[in-house]
Amino acid sequence: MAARVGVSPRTVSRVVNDEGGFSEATRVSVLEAVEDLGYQPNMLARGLITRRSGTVGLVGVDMTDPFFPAMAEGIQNAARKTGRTMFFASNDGDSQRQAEVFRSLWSHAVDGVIVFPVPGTIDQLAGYARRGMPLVVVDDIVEFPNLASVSFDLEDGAVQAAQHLLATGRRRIGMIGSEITVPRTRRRERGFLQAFESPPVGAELPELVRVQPTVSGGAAGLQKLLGRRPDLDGIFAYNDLMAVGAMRAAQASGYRVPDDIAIVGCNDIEMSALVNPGLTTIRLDRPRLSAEAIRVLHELIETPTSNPTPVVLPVELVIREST
Amino acid sequence: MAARVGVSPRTVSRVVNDEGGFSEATRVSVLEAVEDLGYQPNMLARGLITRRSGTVGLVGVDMTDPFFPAMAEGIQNAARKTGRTMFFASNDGDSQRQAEVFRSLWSHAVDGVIVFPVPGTIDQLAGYARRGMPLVVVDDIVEFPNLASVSFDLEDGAVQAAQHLLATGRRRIGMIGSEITVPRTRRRERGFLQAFESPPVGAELPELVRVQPTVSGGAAGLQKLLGRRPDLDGIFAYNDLMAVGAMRAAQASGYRVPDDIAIVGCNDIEMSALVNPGLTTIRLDRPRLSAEAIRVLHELIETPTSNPTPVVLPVELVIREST
DNA sequence: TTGACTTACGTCAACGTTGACGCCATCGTT
DNA sequence: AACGATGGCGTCAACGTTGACGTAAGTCAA
Repeated sequence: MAARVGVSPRTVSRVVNDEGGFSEATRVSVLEAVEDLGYQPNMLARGLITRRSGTVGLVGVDMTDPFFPAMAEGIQNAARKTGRTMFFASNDGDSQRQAEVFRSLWSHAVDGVIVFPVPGTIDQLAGYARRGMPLVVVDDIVEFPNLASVSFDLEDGAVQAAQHLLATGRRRIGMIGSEITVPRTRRRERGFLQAFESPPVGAELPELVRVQPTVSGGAAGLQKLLGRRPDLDGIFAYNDLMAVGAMRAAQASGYRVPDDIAIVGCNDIEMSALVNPGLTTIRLDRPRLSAEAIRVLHELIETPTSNPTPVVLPVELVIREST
Repeated sequence: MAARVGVSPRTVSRVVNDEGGFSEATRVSVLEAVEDLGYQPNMLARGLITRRSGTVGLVGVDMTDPFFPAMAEGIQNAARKTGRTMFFASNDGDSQRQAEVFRSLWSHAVDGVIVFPVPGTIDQLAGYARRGMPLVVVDDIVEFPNLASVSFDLEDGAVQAAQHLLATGRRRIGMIGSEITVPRTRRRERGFLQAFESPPVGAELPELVRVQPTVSGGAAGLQKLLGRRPDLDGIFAYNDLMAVGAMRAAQASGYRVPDDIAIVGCNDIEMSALVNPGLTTIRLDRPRLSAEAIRVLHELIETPTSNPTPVVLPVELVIREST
């Protein structure tokens, strides 16, 4: 490549990175050769010396949950603007898997990682942050050097959900939680219960079950709740997949939605507008989350010493036909 | 790292890669140090010399189409077994975007790429294959050196869909195709029309429209078809998102599904079992596709000169309530 | 005319790893 | 005792790029 133009590799590098220190004539002939040969700088070699590999990682829980691809799309586009490419991996809610994934990302010298952490693995993550990997933790609020956090105000979302159910006359309400959480991350449960601290007349304290955060888990959760109290008239589910599962299970048991039982989900995935009846749910502004996560990560990459304050994004209740 | 144990970097490398040529005592003390320091070999340096970066690319059309994350999951798991990490990118059906993505992947010296190509970009891809990038093209049948192809037999799937509609008494059938295709890739349309070469009594030649392959595109497609022939009694859609859109549009126009009009989709995404009524569709064995794609890619990486024969996987019609 | 400054390069080393090769000690064989 | 084979390392160079520094030619002011 350098030989072809008759200059040194150093000069090619200068032109390609537009560092200055070359004549117009050189610039033109180098860029011509770049075009001709389809030359692309080798990021491995560049990364080896600059300690910037031009990659970012996105670690979700489960790729098949529509939530993550939507984020990946946003993050990919933002990363592209800073010239980076995205590793996309899932931890399957398993700390071993997450450890494997991080070992691999570390090996590949990623410039930074956005992660939906397996509950209870903050120490594992903080270790990488301490070793110099800029890290953005989503959906959790933590404070560490070199580690930022971005999350939705789901506690408030759960309050809104509960208040909506109560305001529309529901009085015997159940919540289907996720069993893969640890106490610190149960903000949805906390907010939900908080709304019952000064309940309207006739409202009873909510029932709570915890199941797998999947469609079938949601169905199982509803069965459990109905087993305890067949006269339930409102449900708040940890996420929309579970809410849809619960809706199907309720209909299969002969309950009408929303007439007999109202259902509120969380996340507002695409499916939620398409099921019948449309699911009332808590909308998370995912493009905004992607944007914030990437923005914060980018800041962290540029100035690794800064100790950023957690970002908490507001949420909005979307009312459809299921309530 | 090497200094810490008192051996040369070369010996550390030998132990880490289990090349042999070291004593048991050395092995133990090196591995201890590896554990202590959390040492991970730098893939950038390794890749620079071995010309294997330990990465594979997956290039889908649109990450928010549930089809791709499902594939990504399978490919990630298979890649993990060969010690590789996955770049996940989308081309958004745009050849410029795809070119950008491939430049980036090439820069990062990926060991191979599995791609759902933008229609009409086979030359672009073949260029990379020729330059030494092992490539597996999904959903298209092409033959090039260093380039394998894996696809579903959607032509046969479309035949099955048409025959099913005809067998259940439908006679005035429309197809909602995708407008982002080129003639060579219109296998679904070809199969569908082929089924009408010797039609049963009373069956008419199908109507065809082409729209965006999205939910709203499907809805628009149905409106167009009904505009031409309000008495349609059967629909075959290019994919399930479009089929769901068509179903919603039909219901909104007062048609009952399946009583007035039957709908068949293609892909069997998760949503299809959850909509009401459940969508009859063509099931693609995606885990199998992932497995074949990765298997073929792996072969290609190991023996880049082989000129593989295209793999075509069978499909199956799943009958639900929409027909 | 001189010296300081600028422009446009080139040279060298280094990033962390591995391929090729070399060297020394030990061992077995003749 | 001499010799080749083997085991267990180290040494050196290279991968492609960039940081630090050097240098020759040109420019400008005193």
